[in-house]
Amino acid sequence: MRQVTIYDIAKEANVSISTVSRVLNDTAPVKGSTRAKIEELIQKYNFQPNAMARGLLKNETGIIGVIVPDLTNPFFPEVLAGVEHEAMQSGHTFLLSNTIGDYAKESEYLSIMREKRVDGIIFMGGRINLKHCEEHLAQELVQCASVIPTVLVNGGLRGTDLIRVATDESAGTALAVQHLIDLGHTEIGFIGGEIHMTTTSNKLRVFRKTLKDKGQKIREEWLLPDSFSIDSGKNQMLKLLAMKERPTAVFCVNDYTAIGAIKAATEAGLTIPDDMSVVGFDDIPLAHHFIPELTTVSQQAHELGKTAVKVLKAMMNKEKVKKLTSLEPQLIIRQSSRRK
Amino acid sequence: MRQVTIYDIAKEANVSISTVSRVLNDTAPVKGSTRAKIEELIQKYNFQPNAMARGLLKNETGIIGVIVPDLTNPFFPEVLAGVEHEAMQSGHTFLLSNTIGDYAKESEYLSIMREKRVDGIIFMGGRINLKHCEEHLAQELVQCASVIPTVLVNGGLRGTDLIRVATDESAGTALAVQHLIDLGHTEIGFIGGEIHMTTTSNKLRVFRKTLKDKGQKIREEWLLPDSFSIDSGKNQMLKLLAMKERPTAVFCVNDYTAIGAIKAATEAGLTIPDDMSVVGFDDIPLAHHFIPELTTVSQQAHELGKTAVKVLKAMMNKEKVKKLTSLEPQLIIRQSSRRK
DNA sequence: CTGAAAGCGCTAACAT
DNA sequence: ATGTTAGCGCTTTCAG
Repeated sequence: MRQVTIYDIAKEANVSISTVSRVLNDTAPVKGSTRAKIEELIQKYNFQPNAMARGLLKNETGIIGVIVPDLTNPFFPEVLAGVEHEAMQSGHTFLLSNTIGDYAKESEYLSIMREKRVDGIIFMGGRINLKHCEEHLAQELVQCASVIPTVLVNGGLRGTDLIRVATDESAGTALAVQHLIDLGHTEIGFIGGEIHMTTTSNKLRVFRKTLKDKGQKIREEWLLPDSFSIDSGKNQMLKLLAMKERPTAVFCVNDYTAIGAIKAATEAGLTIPDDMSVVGFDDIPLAHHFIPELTTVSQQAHELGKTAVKVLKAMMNKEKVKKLTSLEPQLIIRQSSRRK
Repeated sequence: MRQVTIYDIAKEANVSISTVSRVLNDTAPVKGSTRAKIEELIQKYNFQPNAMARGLLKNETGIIGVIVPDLTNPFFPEVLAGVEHEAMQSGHTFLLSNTIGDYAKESEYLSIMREKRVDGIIFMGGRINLKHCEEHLAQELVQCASVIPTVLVNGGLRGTDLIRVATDESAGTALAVQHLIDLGHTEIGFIGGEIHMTTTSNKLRVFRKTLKDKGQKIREEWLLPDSFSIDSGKNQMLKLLAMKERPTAVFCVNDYTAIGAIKAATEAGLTIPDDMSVVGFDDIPLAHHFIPELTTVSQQAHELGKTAVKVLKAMMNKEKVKKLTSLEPQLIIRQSSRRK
C-alpha cells in the first residue's frame, strides 16, 4: 500500500533520483533512452510525485483556502464554481470550509489553513460582514493576511487595508429601488437582513436615500430587517400583511427572503405581482425558475468568484493590486414586479 | 514574510527543536518553565507548524478529497455540508473538485488528489453513474482506490468491489410511485434523467415494475427521460401537454425536473396539483419552499455525506467495512400531489 | 547529460 | 527532562 517514490523509480531505472526528477519536471535535458525508460516506469507504477515533499521544498501547495458561511445558500456554490473555474486554470485546487457564521469555526479554519500553508485565502461571510467586528477577530485576520495572500469577498474590515473584491451593493440597491419607483410605486417596504451587518445597513441606507431623493416619505413600520432565510422573508411579509396599511411593493435583501415573502403573500391569497411587487437580490439560479420568476439584482456570483481568484493570484505573484475591486450589479427584470 | 519555524522558536528559547516539538504535540513531559517560555514564543510569533513537513513524516494530510459533479445543484452542497460536519469531528478538511460531468476533469482531479496524498476520497457523479463505464475510466478509479481509501456515493462500478454508500433509489422510486397509485392515479408519466445512467434506468425499471405489479399498463409515450435540469423538466412536460391524452400524474427523477415540469404546466394554465400531480426526488431545500410545495423523496443528503465520511474513516483505520452502506429514503408528502 | 549532497520543517527513536 | 540524529520524498545547486 506504500506509494512508489522517486527512489523506487530511480533504482529500477539504474539512474539517480536527480535524473528522475529531471524528467518529472522537464527541468534539464535527459538522454532520450533514459528518459524513455523512466517514463515507462512512471507509467508502470503509476507514480505520482508526493506534493508534500515538493511543497515543502518550494514552499507552495497549489491550494487555495476558501471560507464560506453557508454552502446551502445557492449564492455561494455559484461563487465557488467561479473560483474553481479560475483556480483550475493555474492548477490550483481548493480547500473548502463552511463556517455557518460561527466565528470560532472561522478561527479554527484560518488556523488550519495556515498550518497547511495554503497559497492564498478567500474569505467570505462571518466577521467581515459585521458592522462592528471584535478587535481580536479582526486582528486574527489581519495577522493571517500578513503572511498569506488573502482576499475578502463581499465584505471588509474597517480600519484595515485588506484586499477586497465586492459587488457594489449600494448601486444594486439603488437600481432595484429605482426600478420600483419607475413602476409607479410610492409605498415600498424593506424586508430581511440583519441590521448589525454591513450588507444590510448599506442596503437600508441606500433604500432610504433613494426614496428620499425622489421625495417619497419613509414608513418606518415597513422596514423589516430580520435575517436572510426564506422563513424570515415569510415572517416579515406576514407582519406586513397584518398591518392595515400595506406597501404596494417590497425590496428584499436577497432572493431567499424574496421567495419567502412571495410565498407568504401567495398563501395569504395575494397574487404577485398583481397585488404587490417584490424584488430580490443575488439572482440565484432559482430566481428565474420560481413562480413567478423573480425580479432581482444580479451579483454575478460566478464572476465574483473568478475575480477573487484573479486578484488572489496577482497577490501571490507579488503584483500590486487595488484595495477594492468592484463588480457592477445588474438589474434583472422578470415577473415579480410590475407597474402599480 | 517567511514563516516562523520550529528552529526559530527553539533558538530563541534556548532549547532544541525536539523540545519545541514536544510541547507542540504534548508527546513527552517538558519542564514547566521551559514549556511556558516556548508557549509564549509560539504565541508571540503566532507560530503554526508546517503541515507539509509533518505530513511528509507521518504520511497523512488530514485532507479528504471530494469529487462532485455539479456544485450548483443544491443536492450536492447539502451532501457536502454533511461531509464537512463529520470530517470536522476528526479534524479533517476537504479538497473540493467540481467536475461538471467531465471525465477528463475527474481524471485530472483524481491525479491531483493522489499527488497531494489526501487521506481518502469521496467520489460522486460522473463515471460511477454510467451504465457502461469505459474500461480505462473504471480501471483508473480502481487503481486509485487501491492506494487511497475511496468511497463511491450514490453510484458504483460494475465488476469492481469498490466501497459504496448510497440511498436506496429503487425503494425511493417505489415509494413515490406507490404514493401516486394510492392517490388513485392510473395514468402516470415519467420525466427526466439520462437513460444511459444507472440512476435513471433503475428508477425507470422500478417505475415500470411498480405499475405492472398493480396491474396498470405502461404508456411508453409518457416515459420521457432527457436530462436532470429544470429546463429539461419543462421541455418534457411541454411534450406531455401537447399530447391528446395526458397522464394525471408524473414522477420526476429529481426535484429540478419536477420544478421545471410544474413550471411548464402552470404557465400552460394548469393548476398543480388540481390538474396534475407531480412528485420529485431528492428533497432539496427548495422543495418545501416552492409553490406549490413539492411532494418528493428525501435522499437525506446531509446524512449521506456524514455516512460517507464515517465509512471512509473506518477504511482509513483499516477497519472492515461493508461493500454497500445503504440509506433508506423517505417519502415527503407536500402539496404537489393529491387524490385524483 | 548525470550523480552526489544539501536541505525544506518536522517527528521519533535513541542517547544522555 | 532534554538534546542529537536520522529520515519523510522531493528539488536544486554543484561537480563532474
